[in-house]
Amino acid sequence: MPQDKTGETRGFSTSKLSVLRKHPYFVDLEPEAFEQLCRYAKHTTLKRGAAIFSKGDPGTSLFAVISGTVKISISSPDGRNAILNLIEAGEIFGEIAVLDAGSRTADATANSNCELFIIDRREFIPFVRSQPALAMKFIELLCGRLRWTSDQVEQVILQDLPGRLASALLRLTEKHKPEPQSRVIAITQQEISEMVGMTRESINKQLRVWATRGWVRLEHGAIVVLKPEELQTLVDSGSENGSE
Amino acid sequence: MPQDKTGETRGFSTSKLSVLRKHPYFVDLEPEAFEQLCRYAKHTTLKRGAAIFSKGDPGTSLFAVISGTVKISISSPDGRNAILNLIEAGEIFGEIAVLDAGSRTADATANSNCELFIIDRREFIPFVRSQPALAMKFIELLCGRLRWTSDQVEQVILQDLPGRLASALLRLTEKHKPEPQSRVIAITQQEISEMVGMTRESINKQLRVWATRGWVRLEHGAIVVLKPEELQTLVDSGSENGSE
DNA sequence: TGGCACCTGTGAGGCTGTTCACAGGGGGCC
DNA sequence: GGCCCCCTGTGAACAGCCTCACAGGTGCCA
Repeated sequence: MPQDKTGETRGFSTSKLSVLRKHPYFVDLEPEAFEQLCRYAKHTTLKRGAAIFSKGDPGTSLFAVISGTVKISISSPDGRNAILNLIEAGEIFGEIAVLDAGSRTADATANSNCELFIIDRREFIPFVRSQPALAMKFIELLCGRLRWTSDQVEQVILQDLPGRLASALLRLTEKHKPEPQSRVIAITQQEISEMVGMTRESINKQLRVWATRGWVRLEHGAIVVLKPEELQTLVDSGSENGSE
Repeated sequence: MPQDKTGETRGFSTSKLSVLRKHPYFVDLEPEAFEQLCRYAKHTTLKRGAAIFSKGDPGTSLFAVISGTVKISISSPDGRNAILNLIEAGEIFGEIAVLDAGSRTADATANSNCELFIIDRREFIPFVRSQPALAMKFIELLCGRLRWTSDQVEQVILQDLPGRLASALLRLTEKHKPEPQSRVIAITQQEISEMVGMTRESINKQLRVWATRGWVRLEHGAIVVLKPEELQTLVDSGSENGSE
C-alpha cells in the first residue's frame, strides 16, 4: 500500500499515535487532551521475553502498546503460571497500580518484540484530575476489565475443561471482532492452557476432538474457530459432555 | 453505650447515613457532595433470599448496604453456583453496570434481612460527571474490586483445595480488619465452598483437619481463624501438602 | 415444645484432569 | 544446509476432588 510507505517515511510519531487514537478508549476524546497526553509519553522497544514489571512492584507508570503483544500473568512458587490477559497493539495496561497508588497485581512480559509508550504516574494523575472526560474514560476502561476478569472467575469456577476452553476461544475471537477475517486466534496451546488453568496435554486432547468434528482447525501457533455456535452451546449447557 | 441510645431516638436517617459516611470510599469526600448524593437515595428493606437483580438485567441503579449482607453470585444451568463477593453494611455494589451502561454481570441477592439505599442511574451519572473528586473515588473503588477479583482468579487457577481455602479465609479476615476482635468470619461452609468453587464436603474435611491442629475453630455459621500465619505459609508455598 | 429448615460431619467409590515419558515437526538462526 | 528450540501430539498410571448417601445438631417459629 502506497499510504504505508509515505506514512513511514513522513513521520514516525504520527503513525504510531494513530494506533492509539483509533482505539475505543480514545476515539472520542478531545484532540487537545489526547495530544497533551501523548506529549508526556516516552517511547521504548522491547525484545520478546523482556520483563516490564513484576507483581509487588510500585506502580510508577502507565503503558500503551504500539506494536506487539504483552502478557499479563502470575506465577506460583512451584512453577505453575497463569495468563490473565494478552494486551495487543492499541491497548493500554498497568493502569490499576497507577490509578490507586498500590503495587502491581501481576507480572507483565513482552510476549513478542514490542514498542511501548510509557507515561509517568506523576504527570498522569494530575492530568486525569484536570480532565473529567478522561476520568470517565478510565472508569469505562476499568469496568471493561472487571467484566473480563469476572467472566474468567465465572468460567473457571463453574465450567469443566470443555466449557472453559470453549469459552476462552470465544472470548478471544470476540476480542478480535473488528477484523472480519477473524476467528484465527494467534496463540499457542501452551498459552491457552495457562489462560484457562489446565495442562497443555489436556487442552491438546480436547482440541483434537473438536478438530476431527470440524469445529476448529489447528495450525502452528494458531487456532481457527470454524463453528463458534457449537462452542457456544457447550458453554451455555454448563459443561456436560463435549467429549465424543 | 449511651451514644447509641440517643442516636437511635434522635433521628433515623442520620444514624443510617453514618454507616456510609464512615466507609473509606466516602470518609474524605466533601460534606456537601455526600449530602447531595444522599438526597437522591431511596430507602428499602428486603427479606433474606430476596432477589435484587439478575445477570443480564440493564443496570438502572446503584446500591448501598445500610444493614445486612448482600450476596453477589452467578449460577450455571446445571445448578452449580459461585459466590463472587459478599457485600456488608457500609459498602456499595452494582456500580459496574451503572457506570458503563451495560448489563449486570452477576446476580445480587439479600443474604440476610437488609436495608438498602438505591440511587437511580439517571441522577447518579450526571452527578459523577459534575464532581471530579467523586469520579476519582469511583476509580479507586473499581481498582479495589479488580484487585479482589484478580486475586480470586489467581487463587482458583494456581492453588489446590487447601491453598484456595486458606487464601479465601485470609481474604475474609483481611476485609474485617478494622475491628480488632476480628478473625471471626460469619459464614457457612456452604457459602465458603461456593466462594472457592469446591464442594461443601471437601471444604468441611479440610477445615476439620485444620481444626484438630488448632489453626481454626469451627462454630455454627462461623469460622474463627486462630493461626493466620500457618494458613499464609500454605498459600505462599503454592499448594503442596496441607493434608496431614 | 414440637417440627422443620438449614447447617455440620463422614465414608465409599468413581471420574476428570494431572503427571510423566515419550515422538515428531516447523521455523528461525548461524 | 544443519542445528536446536519450541510447538504439537499421544498414551499409561495416578491423585485429587466430586458424587452420593447418609447421620446428627441447632435454632427459629408456630
